[in-house]
Amino acid sequence: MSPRPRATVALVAERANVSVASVSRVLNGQPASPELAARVRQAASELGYVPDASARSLKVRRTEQLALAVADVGNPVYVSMMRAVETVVKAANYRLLLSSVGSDPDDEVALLASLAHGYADGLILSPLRVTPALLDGLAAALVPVVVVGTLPRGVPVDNVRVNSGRGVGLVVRHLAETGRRSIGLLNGPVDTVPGAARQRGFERAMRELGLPSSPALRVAAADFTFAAGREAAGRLLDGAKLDGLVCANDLLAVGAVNVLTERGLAVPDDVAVSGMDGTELAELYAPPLTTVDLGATDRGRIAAELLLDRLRRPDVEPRRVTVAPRLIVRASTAPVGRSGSTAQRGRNARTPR
Amino acid sequence: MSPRPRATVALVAERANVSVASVSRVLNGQPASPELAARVRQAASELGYVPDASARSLKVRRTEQLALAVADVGNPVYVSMMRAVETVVKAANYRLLLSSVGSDPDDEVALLASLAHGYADGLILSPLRVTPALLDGLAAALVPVVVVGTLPRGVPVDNVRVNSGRGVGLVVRHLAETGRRSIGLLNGPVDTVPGAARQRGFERAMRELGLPSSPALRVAAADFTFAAGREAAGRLLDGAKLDGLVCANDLLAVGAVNVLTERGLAVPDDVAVSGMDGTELAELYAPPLTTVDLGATDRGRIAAELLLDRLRRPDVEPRRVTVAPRLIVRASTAPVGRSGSTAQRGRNARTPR
DNA sequence: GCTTCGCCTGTAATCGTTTACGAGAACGAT
DNA sequence: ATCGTTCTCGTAAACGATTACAGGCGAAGC
Repeated sequence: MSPRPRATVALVAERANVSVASVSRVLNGQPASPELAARVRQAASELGYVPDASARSLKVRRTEQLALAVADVGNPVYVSMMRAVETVVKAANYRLLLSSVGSDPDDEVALLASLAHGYADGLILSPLRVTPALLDGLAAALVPVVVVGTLPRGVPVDNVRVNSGRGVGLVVRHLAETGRRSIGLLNGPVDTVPGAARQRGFERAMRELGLPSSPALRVAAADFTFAAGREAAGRLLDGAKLDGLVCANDLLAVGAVNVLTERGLAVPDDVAVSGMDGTELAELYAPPLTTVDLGATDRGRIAAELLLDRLRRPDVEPRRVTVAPRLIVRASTAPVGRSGSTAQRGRNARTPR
Repeated sequence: MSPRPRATVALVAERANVSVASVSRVLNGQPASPELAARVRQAASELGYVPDASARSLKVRRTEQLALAVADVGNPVYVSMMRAVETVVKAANYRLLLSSVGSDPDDEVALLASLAHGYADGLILSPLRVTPALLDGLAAALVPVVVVGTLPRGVPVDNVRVNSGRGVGLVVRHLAETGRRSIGLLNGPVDTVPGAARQRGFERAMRELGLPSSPALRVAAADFTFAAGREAAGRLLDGAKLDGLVCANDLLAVGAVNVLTERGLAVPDDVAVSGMDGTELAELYAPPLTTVDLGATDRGRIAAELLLDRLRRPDVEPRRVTVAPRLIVRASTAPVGRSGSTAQRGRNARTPR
């Protein structure tokens, strides 16, 4: 009850009649005689001793903290990633620092530089745009960094990625196979890494399937949000007629469905719409959205594991892990004619692998 | 380019031909002669000196870190709160530690205890359940804690809350005024603070409006998630017939709409459904959901501000801030008969105040 | 019985800052 | 010229832990 002074090793040592060294050793599991160890533990618990994190960090040059920087905390796909990272990090007895960087790459560079303060032992970074400045920052970082997202080949940084272009390909093929001929792309900003990849994936798939692809069928939203999706979908529909629409993420897809409905077009009967990311939003939407699971949870988990492993073994070669995209078919792309327009059909249908 | 040793005050001091004290003073804005200050800054920037966070924390007994514990990172309402907290915290030059505690109150108690390590200067906590152990933990906490959510009166802890019972009242009244007679409640677990409050708010509103309220019209989901919402909505519909459904949060509401649609009941024509929390999900959904904005963003912001203020002025009286719930009317509760069933109606309609 | 080895344990240095204290310089007032 | 004030700056002591090093002691080996 008394507002006793915060216990320190010195106090514990005094009470247990041992040296501070012994206290530290016992509490860190170094060998000691059972009798002394017992005295130390007794004294420590009586005083409610808890080692001070700052002092410990200063001495051992390790904070037991990892930082995670995400571009948009609001996007559900980052939420999944975050949760996965948090789970792994916590299990390893590290703390997690969350830093939301804006869409400005300078934020990320600043963050990398700030790591020089030594407040974290490592960083997980998921940059939307990869600029030269960012690459410089990565090269100069004073702690290990794991990048979630695709990096240029040869950058010596641990990295976990997903081939989202291939993911787009899966969707395009699916739409073509279910009878859609005039397929559009509602992309995010094409100067982002995922935007560019999805664009390429789309064009390649259309080419391979021999489908006509005019620029009028491709539009880029200002960012990967619902509002931007609505705006861009509006533009797209003003300029083109289509029966299939591939969206670069689930939020954009929801925006598109929204606009389509407003304009009296039914999903999927008039237009099939697919999302991407495999967020819960796609699952609970009405109609449930076909999407591509890009393994956000896996990527988060793997990123955290890579980072923790690098802390243990700083000298292993940089690793690049790629997770596979997986098509999840739901009602929003049900073939015309077949009874696919009610919400409950196809809720949990998934393609193998 | 050279892997020079990490710069320290001592190195800077040496290079600038001054004492370490002067280096520290200059870099912390204490008065110094312009000439000496210039030399120090020059040397510091040449060496790329960045002060070490651990050492500084140890000395000043402050980490410039704040912790945020949320029960469910997946719930969009926590995402809004988190983002608001992050913004305020970052603006104050603090770092944010994210800790996801499970639904187990023991997790929160353990977290409170772990603060004794001194790794954070304060904590924002949003507990679902308030147990005696938690109250003890709060009382014994070694750093300031701000609780988001309602606490028993008299607990001397800064606290920001919302009267969600009143929020439920707003919805019930709205449903009654738009002609619904048989109104049900799809609640979350009633042993949680928000669950209990919403239950009371519902019963009180029904009573005041003179509406019949049978236990068959009230059901509690296992937690505040989509899946639990589906399950509980199914149970509710098996046992009762209703034309209005108040849900305790937006995820539950989405689950309910889902089940209703599966059973061939139209929203809002057969059953009006409302959510609660005012998340983006309610706005995005088809049909857009009437909901009650519980000010998650405001609560997050205010909690962070309270915490920062308490760090500056530790001795002010504990404060309790209450934010007002605000009804947001959308298509999911459009009156029968009037053309309210298409997605676009009522998208942004809001009641004043 | 004496050396040698190993085990425990304590003394003290160290991590990189901040800051109390004091010494000296500069300056104005008398 | 002397004294007191103010200002600047350096010396050294913290903060609270970990750990290199060494001392002491018992057991084992000869």
